[in-house]
Amino acid sequence: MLSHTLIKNLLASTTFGTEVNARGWVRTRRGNKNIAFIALNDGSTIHSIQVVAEMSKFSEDLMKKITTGCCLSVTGDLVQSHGKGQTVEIQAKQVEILGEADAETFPLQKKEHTMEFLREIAHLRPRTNTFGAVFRIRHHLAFAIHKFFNDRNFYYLHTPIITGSDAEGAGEMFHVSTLNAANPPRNPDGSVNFAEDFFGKETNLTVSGQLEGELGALALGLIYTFGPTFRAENSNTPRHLAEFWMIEPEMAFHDINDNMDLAEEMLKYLVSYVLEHGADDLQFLNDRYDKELLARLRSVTEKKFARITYTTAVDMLTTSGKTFEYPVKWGSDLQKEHETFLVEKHNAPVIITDYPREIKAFYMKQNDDGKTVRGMDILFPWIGEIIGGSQREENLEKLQQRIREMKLPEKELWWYLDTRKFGTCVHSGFGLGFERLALFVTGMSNIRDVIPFPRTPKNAEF
RNA sequence: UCCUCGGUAGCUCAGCUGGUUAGAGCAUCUGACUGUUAAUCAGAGGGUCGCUGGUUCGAGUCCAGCCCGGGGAGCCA
Repeated sequence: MLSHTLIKNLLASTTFGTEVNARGWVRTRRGNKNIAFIALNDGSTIHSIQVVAEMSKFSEDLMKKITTGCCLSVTGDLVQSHGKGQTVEIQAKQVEILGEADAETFPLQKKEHTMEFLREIAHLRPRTNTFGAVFRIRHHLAFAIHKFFNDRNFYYLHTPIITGSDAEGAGEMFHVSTLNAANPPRNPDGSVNFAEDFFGKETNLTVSGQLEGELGALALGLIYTFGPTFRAENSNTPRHLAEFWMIEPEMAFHDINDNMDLAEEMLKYLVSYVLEHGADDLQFLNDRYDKELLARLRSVTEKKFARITYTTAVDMLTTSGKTFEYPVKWGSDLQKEHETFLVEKHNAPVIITDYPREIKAFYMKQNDDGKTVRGMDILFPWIGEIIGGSQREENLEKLQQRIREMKLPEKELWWYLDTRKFGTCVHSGFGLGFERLALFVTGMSNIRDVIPFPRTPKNAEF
């Protein structure tokens, strides 16, 4: 049992006249020499509770220390509010300052701050209404992901964070080593001798749990991963992080269509879940930052996602009459401006399938036309690619052929190829960028504002 | 990484074609006000103008390099 009551429960209570204890941080304080009004927030909800303190009941010294940011324990009677703006408040009988916050140096003020400034004080920004809302929503999303998969008989598989494989081909990797960087052991030819490193070989942080996820799916049937992912790309955009979280389901006996069905159902479920369980926080974000947010979220849960092939997409772009900065050509990857056009044209999320094999990863299932593979990308408004996935090539010879064509280290993938050698089957999966989803759901404009402590080029503070 | 915009008080910004002691709003502090809702009103304090170098009688202002941040692009989730 808690010794105090969460503010979200106090605000929902109607048992007036009872003595309660609340603990939290002071958001604002108003008043005069007779009475003080303190907005107290404990993070349990976006809403603060109003504490009313009559100055005569407390020492001058104590009241002086109640400033924005300080931490209080307040005991008093829960009463109906006399004032407008709130229905309940606490008539304080005892106030204890658990932690002072010097008003001259506490950086959060009772005014709006820019996101850029708050990023510089990421240790304190969770105490703002905005970041409180964002991080509560982030929690709801994470919980809903586990619930969605658990309810559908998926098993949560933990894939490694340190990987000895660099064959995933998803960008630059962070090296993991315990060697002395200033003076590493060397081979006769001058190269670093990783045989002397901690794992006896060169290792990196994972860029994807997919390959290991496939191993799980070909045993447990339905699995998903949900863990941190690392990309050492020098990406400086509002949509990229060096450390982010990714969800990667992998399903045996599922083809590309089953894959799309699951992805669409999942996205709609997750958005609906937050609409229901994060309603207060979403309302705040909607009112404060993005008046279209709630409407946009509801529309995603209702609209059927458009499904078109890459070839159709290229046709639509070339016959659109629009001139693009980057020319549209069958065989080239779609650019941001092309994706934006397709999403706006359909006025709904768009799933694009059957990409040219040359622009996609080695593990994607090859179509009979010899030109395309069964990959799928889901494009969302503004966010762009929120999901990337495919049916996997389950045929050993075709897979080996692609590995050789792309000059990948076949030997290092022996364990992956073994799944095609022993009891292979049709299977599919996709990767969902957790922060990209959080970006869409919260309506924030920069991905650094939907993760508590963002890691980006030149920034690993906190 | 490329393009572009920016860095002046705790925060958000103004500061003209270089020219005396660098301004405002909010915040903070002091005072006023018997219930406030971003409370209100009056007053006060607060600055190495991102860093380094250069041009000049004189640089917040012009030039170069660097650092950091925003937006756009690429890479991708």
